[in-house]
Amino acid sequence: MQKRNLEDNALNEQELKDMLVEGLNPIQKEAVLHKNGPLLILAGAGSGKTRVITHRISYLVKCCGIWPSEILAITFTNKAANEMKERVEKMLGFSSRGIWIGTFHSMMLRILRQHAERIGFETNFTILDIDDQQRLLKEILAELKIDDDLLNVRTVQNKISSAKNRMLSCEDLANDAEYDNLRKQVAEVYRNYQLALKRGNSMDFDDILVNAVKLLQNNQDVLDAYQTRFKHILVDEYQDTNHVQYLIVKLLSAKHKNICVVGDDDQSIYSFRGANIENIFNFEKDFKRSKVIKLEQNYRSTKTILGAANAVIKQNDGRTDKRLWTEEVTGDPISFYLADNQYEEARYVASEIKRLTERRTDSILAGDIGILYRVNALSRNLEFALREQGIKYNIYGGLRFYDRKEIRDFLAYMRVIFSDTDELAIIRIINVPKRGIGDLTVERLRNIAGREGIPLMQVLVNADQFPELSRATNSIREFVGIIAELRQMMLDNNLSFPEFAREIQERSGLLQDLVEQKDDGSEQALNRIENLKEILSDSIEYTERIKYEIEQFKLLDENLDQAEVPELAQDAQDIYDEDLSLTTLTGGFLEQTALFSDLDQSEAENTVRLMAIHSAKGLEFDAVFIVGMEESVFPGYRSFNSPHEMEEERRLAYVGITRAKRYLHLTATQSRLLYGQTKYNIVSRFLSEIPDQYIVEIGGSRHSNLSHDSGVRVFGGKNGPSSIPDQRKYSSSGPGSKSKILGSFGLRNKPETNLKQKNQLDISSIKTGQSLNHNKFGTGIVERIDFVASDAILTMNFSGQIKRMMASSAPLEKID
DNA sequence: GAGGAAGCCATTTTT
DNA sequence: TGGCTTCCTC
Repeated sequence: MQKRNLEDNALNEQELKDMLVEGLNPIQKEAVLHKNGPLLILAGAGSGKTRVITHRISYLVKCCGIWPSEILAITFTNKAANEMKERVEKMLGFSSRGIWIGTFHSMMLRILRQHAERIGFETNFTILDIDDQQRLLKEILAELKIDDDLLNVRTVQNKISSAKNRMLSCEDLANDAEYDNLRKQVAEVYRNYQLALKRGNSMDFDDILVNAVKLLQNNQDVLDAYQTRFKHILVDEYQDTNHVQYLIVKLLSAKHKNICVVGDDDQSIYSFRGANIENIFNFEKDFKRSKVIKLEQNYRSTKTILGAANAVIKQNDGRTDKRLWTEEVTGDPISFYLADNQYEEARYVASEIKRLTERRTDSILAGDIGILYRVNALSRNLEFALREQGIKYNIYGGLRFYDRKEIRDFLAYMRVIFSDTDELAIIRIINVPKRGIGDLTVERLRNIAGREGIPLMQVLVNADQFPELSRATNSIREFVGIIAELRQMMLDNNLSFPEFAREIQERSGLLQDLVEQKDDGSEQALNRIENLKEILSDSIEYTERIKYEIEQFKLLDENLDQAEVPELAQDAQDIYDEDLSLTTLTGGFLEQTALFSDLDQSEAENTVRLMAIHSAKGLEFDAVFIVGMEESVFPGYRSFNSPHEMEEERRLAYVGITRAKRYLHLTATQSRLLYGQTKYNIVSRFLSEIPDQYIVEIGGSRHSNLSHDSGVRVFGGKNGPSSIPDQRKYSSSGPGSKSKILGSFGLRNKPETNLKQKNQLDISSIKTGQSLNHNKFGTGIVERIDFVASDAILTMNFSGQIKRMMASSAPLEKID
């Protein structure tokens, strides 16, 4: 296959070229055909960037004499990587096999495995999942006797992660923290945490990148090899890369300087986890003699939707200069519905969906509809209403498959069987299902291991030698027996991998335990059993995929002149040589599940999709509903005191709006019950940023008492192709005009809307300098009051410790 | 060691 | 509100 491509190449380059850019606009073509040197593609929403990337890769291979193995393409998610792989494969056929397409993490992991010893790890180092990470941190916090109120697990975890994202070591943090006690403690935890990881020959997710940078920086020969190999590097979603990722790109591209990044600063929505929007702004400075191409034609949305999106994002400062436009029709106006409460909002959405999917002409498939929200907590009412209407839906986000307890437990068993030095996994499952090995015993086990300087498993195996374990020896023996038996099974290599997985579920007792719970009437248990079955099908899929890949490599290998492409041959060899034993498969599967946490669900089904706006990035829907368009929900209250965060919220709004192709529905409520409290928020500022011409309010006079009965007001129904009947035609002065509702809601932005709390803290009476009592932090002084929406953010000083809290919800009381 | 009651605290998420 | 942790009791 490789040879044939070369012949193609020689035969008719021009023809090939034409074929590769067919159907692309001139600017897209330019991006595809760019030859050498750094290239920044500023790709607006819906501008066809994925197409450009895949075509570009094909062009490099087919017309520029670049070997697939000389290309590194990095995407944001595994899903995106798979899609890209598929598309490139379609265009290139076999020859795409050698391309490195994947996320930063998977690509760097691949590199790290090859050279682990260079940075002091064994090749089979393990990767900690978030659970392990938290457990470990918790232990360390307890060991260091750090007060939980001062520094909780989540906070340190974030701080350590963000330090790693910026390539800061614990020493860096410590040096930085001379006068800051809290930071000193974080540095201390960080230090112990790294030591523990090292001891366990393991890394966390961030370490994969950090260690890759260290490897490349400190080993010239390794760096040389990869720099030479990767003649072209492409990075998608560049606006969401962090500093470490930037360093990786910088290092790897330094030799050939063929670095092509694609991104859109307006869609940068991950700064909360370290993404650095400056990376995209600085590209031209960072990569000398770079070329910038702007994809500004949008192929997705109507003029109306795009106009609204542009108007909203325009409110942000410091954007790269670009103007998204479209040749699409004007389309229907965006609708806005203000509901009384969240139930009514949900019912409105459900009935609108029914209408869209059931109308006689131009109906829309449920699968082409998305319901988006700022926070996952908003999905509950929607679910209820959809079920009520018999609309099929799928919820994305929230608890992911691989984060579920039963899946983690199962994988922990697998980990222990695979490597009995995986102590975190041992501790996770030693008493799951319950077999009488409680916290005290676990504590003793660890003490013994520490005292004797032997691995935990060793202690378990020799439990009867330690009198303090006597009460638990039988249970321990049982546990050790299960592991040993399964381990032997793996080494015997008589089962297929899925069969083996099944044995683990059964012999561990996990399945049995759940079956018993189910028999007691637990619905959750039933669900968990389903999930365990689901992971068995994953194991089948995994096995088949590996077999297929090996086939492919064999084929490729036969056609390959080793001297010509040594790296590709090496890749082929690596997999070719694998014995495909149960042990190998187990290791591979574990690695994949550690990294590929979203093997996405059945997407083919025709269902409405519900998700947080973050998860919708990269997707598109014919009709989009964005619910919860209220101040303090969206934008979230946390962004009120930070212009930066507010801009990110706005970008999020922009992402949400631009997901819609034809119909966009925005909804808000007058009163919302969220987190057990009813709030009266005003309508989101993002709504008022959309010019009147693009939007129309449904319902109109909201305040008549009659509006309680039906709840939902839907006009039109099935009589006509347009979803917007005449009554709703927008005019700036009509009863349903947006200026009216926004005006009337401006009035609501008054203290009267405050919901009084139990302790009757009257926001309007608080003054700076006043002392208030907090039920946790004690007496504090109000240093500052920032009024936001119908609430206020108080900056409180509790004897030197500064805290910010919402006046309405913080447990504060006046002092008499 | 296990199970129940009470208390606590709430973005966004991929790897 | 509700999911999760911690504390308390048997």
